[in-house]
Amino acid sequence: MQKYIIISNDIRNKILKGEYVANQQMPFEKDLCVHYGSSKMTVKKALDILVTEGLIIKRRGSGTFVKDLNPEEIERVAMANQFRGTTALYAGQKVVSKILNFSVVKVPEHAAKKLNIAPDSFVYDIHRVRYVDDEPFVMEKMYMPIDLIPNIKEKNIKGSIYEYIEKDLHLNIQSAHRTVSVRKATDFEAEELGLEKGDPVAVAEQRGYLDTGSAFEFSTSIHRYDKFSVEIVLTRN
Amino acid sequence: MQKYIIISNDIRNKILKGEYVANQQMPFEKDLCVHYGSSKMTVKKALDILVTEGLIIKRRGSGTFVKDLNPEEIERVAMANQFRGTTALYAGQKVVSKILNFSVVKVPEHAAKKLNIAPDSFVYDIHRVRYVDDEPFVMEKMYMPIDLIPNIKEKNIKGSIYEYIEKDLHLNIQSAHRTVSVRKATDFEAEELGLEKGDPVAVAEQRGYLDTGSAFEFSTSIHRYDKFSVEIVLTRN
DNA sequence: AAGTGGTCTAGACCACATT
DNA sequence: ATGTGGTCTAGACCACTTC
Repeated sequence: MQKYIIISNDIRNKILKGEYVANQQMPFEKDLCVHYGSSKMTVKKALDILVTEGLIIKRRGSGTFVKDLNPEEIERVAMANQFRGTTALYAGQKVVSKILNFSVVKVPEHAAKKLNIAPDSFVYDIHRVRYVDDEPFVMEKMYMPIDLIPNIKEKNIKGSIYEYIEKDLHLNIQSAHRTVSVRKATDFEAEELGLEKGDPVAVAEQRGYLDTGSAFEFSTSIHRYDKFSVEIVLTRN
Repeated sequence: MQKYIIISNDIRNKILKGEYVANQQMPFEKDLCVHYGSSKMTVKKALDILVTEGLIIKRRGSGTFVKDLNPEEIERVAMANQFRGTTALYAGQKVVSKILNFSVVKVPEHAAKKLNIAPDSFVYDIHRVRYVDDEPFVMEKMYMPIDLIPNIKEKNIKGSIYEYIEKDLHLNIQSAHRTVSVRKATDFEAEELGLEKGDPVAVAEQRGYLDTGSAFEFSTSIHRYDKFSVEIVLTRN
């Protein structure tokens, strides 16, 4: 494990445990260098991670301070920065899927563009409704190139596809680009998600990338409006 | 201007201009060091900015590659990483505000918590509907501590408050935490935004922070569902 | 074996805030 | 004037990929 990860984890824990509290001034970088036995650049890198996460603030000439957040917000922010699949997000709760379709098809034109693959490629076409603790939660329509993610079985899509990709195929998921918008549910969506006709839904269109740079997933998720929210930290520079 | 900013801007431009295209391998860090006359750490920092923005991918042992995005997506991603107010976002279009309320009040309890100020503090209470090119777009309810952001005049809230804070007060906006959720419009919201009763709206709850670490803004924005989307780049590590 | 990006250091100098 | 964090360097060593 890298030193800067160890340091930033350690400091994040101290904030989460309340050892450093909101608005409190933290030790100077110089002192942290001594304490962790590392150079200035390494400590700086560790602290910058926490700045990006939105937990602390640095002021040149003055020092470093815990951000003005209450304990609850601190916890949420610390969570929001991790990128996980739905199954991991609702760890501890029962996540099951109802499969509406699972087949291999020639890639639809719009998906070929998003996945940047040849128009005569084949992809898995996965359509499922996911339930958390027996409540319908989200309807997912997902395309994955069969060349990149081979051998998907029904049992994988009943559970976590991300887990299959990482644990079984030993591929590394690197990042995702997601666009969230809002519209009215279609009648079919309303029925599957237990909503009234015309109720709001949140639509998340997502492309997932492996660490090889290839797009491995293009998906559109329709979320129940009452069970959806995203947390975003915006930073200047 | 710092060297790593210059370098990352230069490379971003080359990607935007199509000088480096999707999936193309970029020059090695070693060569970029020579080209820009800088050290490895500096070039790495410049490239890491583009990684966070979602434009490029690095693979240890192999090299650095432009991400698998079409030109349109590249442009959107490059834009999405900047944090601006509404007025700046719709630069070039006519942005005006209809003021529903503009007063100074004792801070409501829930806002005092979010802003982390004393419960007997006073805040500006700003309620306005913003129009882009004469179409209603978003309804904003905003609280700002009068001690932090003094002297707001009606002409400021008709235009851009962010601009007033930065240009006139010479304060630095550092970051914002935003939570986006979805619900049905109230009758009043529907009327003001030109929607039907019960139509979907996107609700963005936002806290803005100055570089001093103080929260200067707590706001709730109600967006028309057909004119709202957010772009998010998620990264592992 | 050679070459890539990743981490880390020790020290220099700079920009900024406080005293 | 002092001390903070910010940038930058030159060079070392490591982890990984490719040949």
